Amino acid sequence: MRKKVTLKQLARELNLSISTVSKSLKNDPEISEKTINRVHELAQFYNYKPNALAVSLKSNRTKTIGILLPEILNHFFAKALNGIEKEASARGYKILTCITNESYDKEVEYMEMLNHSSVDGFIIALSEETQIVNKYDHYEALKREKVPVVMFDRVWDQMDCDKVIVDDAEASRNAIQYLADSGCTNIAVITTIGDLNVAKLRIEGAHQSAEKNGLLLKGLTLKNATHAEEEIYNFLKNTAIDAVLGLDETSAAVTINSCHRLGYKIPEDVSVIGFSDGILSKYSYPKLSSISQHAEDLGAKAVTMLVDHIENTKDSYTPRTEVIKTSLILRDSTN
Amino acid sequence: MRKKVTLKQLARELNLSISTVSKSLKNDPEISEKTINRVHELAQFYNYKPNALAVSLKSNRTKTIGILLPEILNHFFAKALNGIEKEASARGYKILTCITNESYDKEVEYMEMLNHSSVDGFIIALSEETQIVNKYDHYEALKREKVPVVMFDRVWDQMDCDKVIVDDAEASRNAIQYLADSGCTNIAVITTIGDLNVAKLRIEGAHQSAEKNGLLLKGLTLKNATHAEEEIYNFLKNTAIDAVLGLDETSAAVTINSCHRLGYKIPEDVSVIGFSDGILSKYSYPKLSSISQHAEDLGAKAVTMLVDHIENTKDSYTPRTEVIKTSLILRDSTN
DNA sequence: CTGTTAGCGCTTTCAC
DNA sequence: GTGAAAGCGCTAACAG
Repeated sequence: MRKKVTLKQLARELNLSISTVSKSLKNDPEISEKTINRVHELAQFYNYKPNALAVSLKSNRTKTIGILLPEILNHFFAKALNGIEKEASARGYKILTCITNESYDKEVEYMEMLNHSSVDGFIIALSEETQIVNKYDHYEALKREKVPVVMFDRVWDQMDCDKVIVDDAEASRNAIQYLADSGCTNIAVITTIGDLNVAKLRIEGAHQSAEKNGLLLKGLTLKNATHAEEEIYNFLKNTAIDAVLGLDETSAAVTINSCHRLGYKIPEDVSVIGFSDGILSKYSYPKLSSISQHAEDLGAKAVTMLVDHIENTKDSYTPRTEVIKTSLILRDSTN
Repeated sequence: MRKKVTLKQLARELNLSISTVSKSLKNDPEISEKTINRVHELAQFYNYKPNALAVSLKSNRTKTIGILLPEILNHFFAKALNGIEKEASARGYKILTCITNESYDKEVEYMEMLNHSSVDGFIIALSEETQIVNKYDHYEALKREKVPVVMFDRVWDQMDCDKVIVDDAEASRNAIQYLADSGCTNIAVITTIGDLNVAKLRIEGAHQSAEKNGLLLKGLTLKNATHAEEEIYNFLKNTAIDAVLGLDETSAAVTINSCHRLGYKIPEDVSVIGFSDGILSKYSYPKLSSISQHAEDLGAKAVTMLVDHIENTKDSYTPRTEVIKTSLILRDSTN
């Protein structure tokens, strides 16, 4: 089927031993220059490439990292993946990507599969279900095996590993502060991801900031995005508000559309800010002010930390947590 | 670092030979039931899993497929990837994903890398640049090595491999026909992806249908999405039209927003249909009528074909082309 | 029934 | 300078 040149074949053709060929290809000073040249020449001719499998088996390194994502249709994770892929390939690593679909079982299954496929390390964002059932044995197992892990965005606080997170509470505080400064007094917080820790942090931050400004927040928490359209529409219709902070992009996008349907003008009647500067905020009308989580940087950072860990020879490694600063992107509603 | 149980260790502990242990784990009838049980027990105890690398080296199969995508932030490809991942994992395959970022060089580089990493096959959508420079040597190389390949959506017609495509021309014909039937007479076709073959097919279909209805299409082709906002705005402002077919989601989304800015009502003043039923059409206001390419099915289908090919023992294999039928999704602009 | 042997492709130590 | 040999973890043909 697939014929690939091996050291053996080169050796035979050159009347050399396998080991000499191997060394020549690495320009080992032990070998005479003449031989080295002969070997390189033939190798080039046959476009010889060492068999990655064999090298990995020997070296116990695969130059592959396992990625566990809860979702990929979510723009935030797509961007993160983009950042991960770019940085990984720049560092000479391949990525094995698995999507847990927010399922705990899938997360466990994929983790084991990738682990037995000998990835050099993991980059993981927790599935929603894992955060709900609160079971983390599979992570303890990884820890025991000393497999390098970087968790990002949706992390398990008690896990003793590198982490890259976003300053969710701070981002919320800033957003509410901005709304308050603009004169809004009836601010609502809407979310479809209430079960996630990040949402809890965002809510916390929002409340802190509201309190500081003497405001009381309204809130709408949807179990999921399924009936977001009608629920948000009704909420907006029946609640006096002049601003909305959407804790996820769907909430914010649906809020904008509901405002249209209700004839509320944005931002004159209602100001809207949404978490995550995804594609929806870019192409909504009017454009959505949003909180950028710099997902691509976040993904790239995760790779950097992981590769540093993997390639760090000392076996003592102190876990670090990197916080990515969000930024509030205000968009002129007229363009 | 990472300690994993091997056959050797099990063998030693059980006072058996490595091969007996190996056979026992496969329930080889040659081995006595008693031994089989002993082996299984200890294996379970140590949670033994065969080293995938070693198995692959021996079998020349990695149960891994290489995915080459032009982009991942594009919702269509994200959906396709989702479908690919789901089906692959159901079939027991892992995926190595690389993003070419529409670059020819990256495409070549990644393909070589994945090929030397011994993927069992490839699923590929061509990068834009590859279609422009029109160089396909790297595919001929794959063909020569008899590596199974499935191309999807953006395919190279002359490649002798399985393909999964969308009936782009037909989809366009239907869309234009629908607009004509609704009484539109000044239809414009807008695109930011004119260099892609799929766009050419879509344009062709649109013209066919227009001609049939005695209509003359207007057209706006943007080199890229960078200045889409202003270019589309100006086009709509200066051209008398009552309908737009967007050949990509960005065109359609920006068209909708521009209509808002110009005070054109949708669909009363202007009807808009966009290719690809992505997240933008779902959350635009009013919701965008769109042409669904069933990206997830498409991805899943690609995996099915590839795995069938990989696991098909006969070495004669006749390439097939699967056409995914699009559907026109009409969305009520009032909900 | 169980074990020995060879080999997948490569690296690395140790002889010559 | 070059080569023989062992071993990474596994499978499979062949002996006993």
